[in-house]
Amino acid sequence: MAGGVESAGARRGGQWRAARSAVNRDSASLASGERVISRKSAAARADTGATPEGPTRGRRPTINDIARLANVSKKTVSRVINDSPFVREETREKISAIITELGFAPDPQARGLAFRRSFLIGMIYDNPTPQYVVNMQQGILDAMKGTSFELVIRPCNRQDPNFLLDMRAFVERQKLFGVVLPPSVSEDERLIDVLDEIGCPYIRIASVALDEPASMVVTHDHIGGLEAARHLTRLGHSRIAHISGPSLFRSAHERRRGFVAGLAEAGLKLPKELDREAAYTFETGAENAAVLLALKPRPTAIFCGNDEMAAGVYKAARDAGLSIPGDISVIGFDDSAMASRLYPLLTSVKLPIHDMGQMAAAKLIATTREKRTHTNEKTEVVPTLVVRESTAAA
Amino acid sequence: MAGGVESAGARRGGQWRAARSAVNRDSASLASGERVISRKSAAARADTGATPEGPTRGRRPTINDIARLANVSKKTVSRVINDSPFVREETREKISAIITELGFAPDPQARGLAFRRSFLIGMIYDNPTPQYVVNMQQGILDAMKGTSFELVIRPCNRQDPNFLLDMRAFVERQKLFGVVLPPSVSEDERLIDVLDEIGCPYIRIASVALDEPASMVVTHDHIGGLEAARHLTRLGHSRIAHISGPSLFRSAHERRRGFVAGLAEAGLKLPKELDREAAYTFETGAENAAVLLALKPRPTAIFCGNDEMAAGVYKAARDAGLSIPGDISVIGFDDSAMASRLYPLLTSVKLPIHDMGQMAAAKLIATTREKRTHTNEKTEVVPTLVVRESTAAA
DNA sequence: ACTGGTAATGGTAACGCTATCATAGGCATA
DNA sequence: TATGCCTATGATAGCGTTACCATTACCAGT
Repeated sequence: MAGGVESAGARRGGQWRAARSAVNRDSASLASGERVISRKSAAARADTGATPEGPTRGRRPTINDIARLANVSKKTVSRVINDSPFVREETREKISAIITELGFAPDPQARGLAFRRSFLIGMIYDNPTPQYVVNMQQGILDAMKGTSFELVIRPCNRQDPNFLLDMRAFVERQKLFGVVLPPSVSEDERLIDVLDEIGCPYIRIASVALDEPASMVVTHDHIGGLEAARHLTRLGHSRIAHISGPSLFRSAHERRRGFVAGLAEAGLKLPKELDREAAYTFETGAENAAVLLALKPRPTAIFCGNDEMAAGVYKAARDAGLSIPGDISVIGFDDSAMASRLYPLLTSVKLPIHDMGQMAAAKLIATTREKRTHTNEKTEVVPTLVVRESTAAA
Repeated sequence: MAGGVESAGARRGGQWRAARSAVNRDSASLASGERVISRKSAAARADTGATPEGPTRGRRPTINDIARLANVSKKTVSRVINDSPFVREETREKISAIITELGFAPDPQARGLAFRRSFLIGMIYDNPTPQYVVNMQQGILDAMKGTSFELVIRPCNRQDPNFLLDMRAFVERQKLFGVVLPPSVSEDERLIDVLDEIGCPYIRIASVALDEPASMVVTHDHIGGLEAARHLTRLGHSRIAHISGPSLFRSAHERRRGFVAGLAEAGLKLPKELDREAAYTFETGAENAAVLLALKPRPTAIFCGNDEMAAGVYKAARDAGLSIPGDISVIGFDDSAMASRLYPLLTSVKLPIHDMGQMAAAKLIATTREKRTHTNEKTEVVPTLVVRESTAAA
């Protein structure tokens, strides 16, 4: 099974203040009590046990200590901790003061056990872009700041035959408070079914409203496509190509849809030979760009479904001896770090990834915490075009 | 305080199988029992309560169920879960079979509560490079695969006045099983002191052995610098510059040290005017490169402490009308994604970030799980040079 | 004053696991 | 046979919190 803990717990002497010095008979009698990982264990141990009866001696204070000092039952302390409205203001203040004084914080595990639900928020994702992932993690963490939640991450592979089983085990065992689902896991209805079945709350981040507003952060990728098209048509381009991501990604579809709409505003169409589907990768971007650049007449601009593919276009352009933006304008999507490291700097569509993560986590938390739940409000986000050097007049 | 939970728990009807249908009098009588986040709540609730006495009906099985079915005490089941050697093989197999059959998995919170330690491994980091962070997260997660541990992440800012307090609260409250510390938090002795004081195990990932082998993964960055120097001197360069990271980063110091040693092998020195300290950023890389490229005689090669600064060199070279590698060879460090997107492709020193994370987590877990603790063995890793297009003969 | 309702609080039993200590059996030694 | 020691197992008491169901205090309405 999972374990290996029983034998270990006893082996190391002074780990985690409450640890016993006793020798667990069950433990494998291996290397004796020496401290393996960190130094100064002796010192750490020193202020630990010794006076097991003294109420507030060494150990972290518990709800019982607070209750005793405040002359109330621990249930009342619990009420204060959990913001129950049924506590007299005076009582609440007295208890709060003691909590602050002792630096008490409830044990998340005991709380979770009694609450039948942990204080862990999961982020399940299969997005391969490090910057995207890190930004969103940071957003989620920012929303959790000051709360007692923690973030547990779970990259995954939707192709894996065990995907659903793994996710179910993860969410169910940890009794996750909720999960944040960025694209493209957010689009996986099988996963949603699993989460619904076990009753775990979730927020889906996606480019279209796949669910009720309460559980969505909608990113309106199509507006990014629209803006890209407008920018290019305003620059006088009329023969404009698109390299999209895989069509089974909603984002790819939405970006393309907005782009087509933007062209239509200028009376333009996206002819078949200028409309190519790739895989959101550098290599496929380069390959498809090579084809486009060999066309006669050549397109004068290319809008790419992401920056990776735009970098591929740069390569193809170099290989074809074409200059950006002189011969060909390029727009990416994501505004990744790369966009401002490539030469020339890449014009790109930017999504506020950090904020998306923050909003998602905030919704998850708000569902439960706020007096007046804002939860049914729509949460939407709009991409913006960041113009740099890779686009110029036709 | 932290909370806001008491009022919420009762509000949503069928969340998390075990949830009661009762109305908690303490709960704020807000929006009644409607399901806010996920759909199908009614269905989920259906198979929940109903038969509260039936032993294995709807609820997840507990250790008691296993014990009853196996006709042993729950302590013995616990022994099996935790790989205690003091269980007869026959008994173990009987219990394991039932565990497998029922798909039982121990509740991490209950386990943690009793064990006085959670099954969460923390990663505390202040590394700003998304790719680094994500790779290391993945490595840690890979090491945890198949265990019952989960990863909790914690980006931080060492300049923040609350840094140490926050970290202490985090580690102490969550009773973390252990933490992984990549550079540069791994170099922070104040943090180490805090961790030692509360007795939380840790693994430090750093370019030099800052601690006993048991708690280190050493990356030997200096060898990367050495290889870079050798590569350039072999190509016939003799006027070679270095742009290093901030000297208070051990990595920056080590990379430079190895580089100097490599030059020395060829009888070369790093003269003061070719030895520049920057901040690991694109901008400072560009600025310092501009200065170097204006020198007469100009250096014919530049080794940068990371890829970001190398990208800055690219910019400076373009601005100065110099070609890479024709006029100037460039080497980076990190082998980031950017290295193979820049033009020309950047020669760079690569560290196996993923493996470093994996090794660190494995050490943390092994300390406790393995029969024979490998923990005192040194864990070391060596960077390799990835030669691409940005370096050529002098 | 009596009733009834709501606000505020408390007692006790969970929650699901491990620690601790006790005990039963087996086997070698005296 | 008695003794001791080791192996395998169990009984019970926590771990620190919240759920559940009282119970008390208070106040308005009759």
